[in-house]
Amino acid sequence: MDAFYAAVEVLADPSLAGRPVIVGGAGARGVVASCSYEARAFGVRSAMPSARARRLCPGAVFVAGDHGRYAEFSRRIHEVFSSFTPLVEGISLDEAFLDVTGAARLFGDGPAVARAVRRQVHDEVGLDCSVGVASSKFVAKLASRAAKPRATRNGVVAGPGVVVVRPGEELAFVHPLPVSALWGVGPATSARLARLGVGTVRELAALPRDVIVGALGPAAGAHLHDLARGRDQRRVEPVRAPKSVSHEETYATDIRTGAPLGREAVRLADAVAARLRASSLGGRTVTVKVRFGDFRTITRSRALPGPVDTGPELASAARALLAGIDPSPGVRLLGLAVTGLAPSPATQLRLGDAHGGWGPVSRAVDEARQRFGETAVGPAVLLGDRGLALRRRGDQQWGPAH
DNA sequence: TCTGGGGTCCTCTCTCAA
DNA sequence: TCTGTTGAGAGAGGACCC
Repeated sequence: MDAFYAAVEVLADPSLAGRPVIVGGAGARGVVASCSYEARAFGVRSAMPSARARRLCPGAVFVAGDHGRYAEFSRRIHEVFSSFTPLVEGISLDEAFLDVTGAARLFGDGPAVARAVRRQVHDEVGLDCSVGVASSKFVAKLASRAAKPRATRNGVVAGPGVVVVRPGEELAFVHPLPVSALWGVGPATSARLARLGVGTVRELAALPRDVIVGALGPAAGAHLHDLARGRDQRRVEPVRAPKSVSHEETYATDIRTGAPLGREAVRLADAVAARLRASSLGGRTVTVKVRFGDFRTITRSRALPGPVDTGPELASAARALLAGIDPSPGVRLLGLAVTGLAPSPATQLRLGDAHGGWGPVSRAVDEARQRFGETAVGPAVLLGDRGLALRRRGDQQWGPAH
């Protein structure tokens, strides 16, 4: 999708059309999640600190964003995709790979499907998308990028909408591109490759495999060596099981003592656990992440005897891990992640449940929240100045409000 | 200029057991 | 019994993606 979040906001408020729109956190520690092409013409980019974006584009309209609304649009877009092929691999809310090999008889060849998808997304959802057509995922991805509109200093230039790279043309298409265009090549890898004198995909393709592997490690090295030579055997995978569930939050002011940090751990644990139960999952490894005021970031993790999906159990593990961390330098971010996911312990017989345990309590909490709202019930330790106004997914997404 | 949130995957190091 | 090797698993950190 083209500037997805910003485009959804324009759809919700047509008075924003044609204006520089920035979706993200407006606070001092906020960042840009997405922005319209009009904002990009000023140099604004996603992941940029909001303060800098505001300096670059003082006339921009800042919108806080609404994750629920984006998820709903995403569902409708994916419905369109699925009407062409069951082989849809969602990469994010606004991007997906479609394997349309089997759809040729019904809808025509790849380029025909691409045009039809664009038309249908526009007609049924009201949003613009760009499509890349190629014989492999990574070339299709690069082609879709080439199909997008471009923001220049003189304004927005419409993109072709559909870019087709026919079989046999892959190398001619990818070789002139900078290595940073390849998936998995960010600033660190770019810098390492630059030290080898590599700036373009063509130069990368000219390097022997063992040189790339020596510089980047066996996994990334072999993968990039293949991509640079146009080889990408990865299939479109419609179903991918989640590997982790996490929440993290940056605070408007740093936390320097244990007690408030402990309460924040309870808040995060409650939110993560609720999402685990909603997915009928439990997790065995609990990881806390702490980012200090100077941006130094540490993680501490612990494997539990079995998968858990309740707030109190996660909070207890998190607080135990936090006990070993000194918050006095100032904590700007606290995160809680659960990995080692397995089917929910709620679906398994648990010894503790026979005598009560947290499972039945948590399920009762879920039911109460479903009936009376997210803030109807929560951990008592969170009762205080902020009451039970639990900040959950979608409430704070791009930095604190202040 | 001062850096979000939710993810995945990889690498390195350490420990433990065979 | 001592030493070295190997492999698995856990834990920590980093790079990258949208």
